[in-house]
Amino acid sequence: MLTQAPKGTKDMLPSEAHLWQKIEAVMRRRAALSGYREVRTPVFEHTELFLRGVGDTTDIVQKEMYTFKDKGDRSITLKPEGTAGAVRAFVEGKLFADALPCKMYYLNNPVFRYEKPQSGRYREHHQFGMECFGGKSPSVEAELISTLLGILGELGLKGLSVSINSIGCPECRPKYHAALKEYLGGRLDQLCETCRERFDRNPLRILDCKEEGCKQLVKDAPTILDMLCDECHDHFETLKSMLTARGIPFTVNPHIVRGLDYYTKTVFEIMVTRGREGLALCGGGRYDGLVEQLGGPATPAAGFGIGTERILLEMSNQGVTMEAPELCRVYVANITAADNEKAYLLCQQLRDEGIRAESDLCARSLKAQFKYADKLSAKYIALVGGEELERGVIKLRNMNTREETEVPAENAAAAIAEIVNK
RNA sequence: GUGGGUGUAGUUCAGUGGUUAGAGCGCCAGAUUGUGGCUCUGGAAAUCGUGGGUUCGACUCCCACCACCCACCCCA
Repeated sequence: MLTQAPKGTKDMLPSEAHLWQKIEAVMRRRAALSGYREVRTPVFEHTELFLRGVGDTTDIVQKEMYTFKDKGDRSITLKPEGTAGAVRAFVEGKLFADALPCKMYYLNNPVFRYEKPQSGRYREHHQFGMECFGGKSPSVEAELISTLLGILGELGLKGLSVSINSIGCPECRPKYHAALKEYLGGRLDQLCETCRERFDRNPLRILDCKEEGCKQLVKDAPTILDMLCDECHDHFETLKSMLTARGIPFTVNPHIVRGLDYYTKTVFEIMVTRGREGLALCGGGRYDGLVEQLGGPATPAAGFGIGTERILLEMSNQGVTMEAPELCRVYVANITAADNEKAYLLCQQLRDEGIRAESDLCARSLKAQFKYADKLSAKYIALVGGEELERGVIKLRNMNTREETEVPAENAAAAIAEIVNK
């Protein structure tokens, strides 16, 4: 118990730190190149934010949130997604009063959902996301998608597919709801149990159902793309031609609806081929009503979230490898135990020269120090002590070539630095 | 939430109703006196997931719980 991380959580151990750091570096760089700046919001928010933002008919809100009362009797929820917090910060920080659009990204924010864990699914996972406030043109979505593809491409991922859809706006969606319900209304008995519940609360989600019967039924259902209002229709058409113009292949999938209620117009997913359904790496879309709904001025906006664990999983599945950084350039060995402190001093001087250096912390024999240095893949060993030190020199051994040279003990760090930095 | 699989040293896995539970890899230490990667030798390390039960006896059979993995659901 004590030595076990809670169900659905995972440690990032030092051996994999460089993978996360690399991914983060790429995300940071490409987001910055696209004009996005970082935002950090709290790990928890008032529960109300998600009830109103994410939507109280969604699975996330209904059964997956980590909600608790704090000592002041406030209802608090660990954030189950990234957008609501970013919107809240946008409104609270009155960023709408500055020049728009306002572009921000969040980097590996932990998000929490109480789900049964499995491959690529955790109770705590980390998301990178980008949010753009104040841009109403579909060029916002196009920019988000192309930036994201740039990141994933730079990380070496292949075989990604972009699916897009439009789910309309408060103008046209109710009409579609009505049409869909009319179509399904006579065939309720052919729907699965969950979909019969969805029929009243959130009929759009029936489109997304994986049950064979529902899939069959939905195949011939009216599609929202045929019923979009002029504005939504134009928006979607423009987005498609923008993506095409930018050389981004995509498929239109009228069945993607997303599990969050705040989306309007564009929704999109980036999938990776996995099994028969594929695995969603990323989900996003436009949410023109959310800022206002959360107490800000009416502000068009769009964004996405992508799970870092899934990126890592997919990188591993695709055999993308990343070189681990050097652990130790120079191991400073002490010849006898009495030389240990001198070895440490040289080690510290090398570190001050910007060289990754280690010295013995385990009171090991010289031979054991060599073995350990070998395990660290140290490029060089500097030998401190013995007759060399009496002669005023320090021996430096190249671990690959086995060549040994000597440098004066005086200012040894600088001399060694010169050699090992070549 | 539903269904399936698995749970033995750090790790990958053997084992089987019967006395002191094994191996490979890893780790530590030696192989003549200050030098690594190969080899050899030795060593440390397992309440056999936890708790019950059946039995003269259980790691081995039964039950429950827990955890991990997988599928569904949902999603990142």
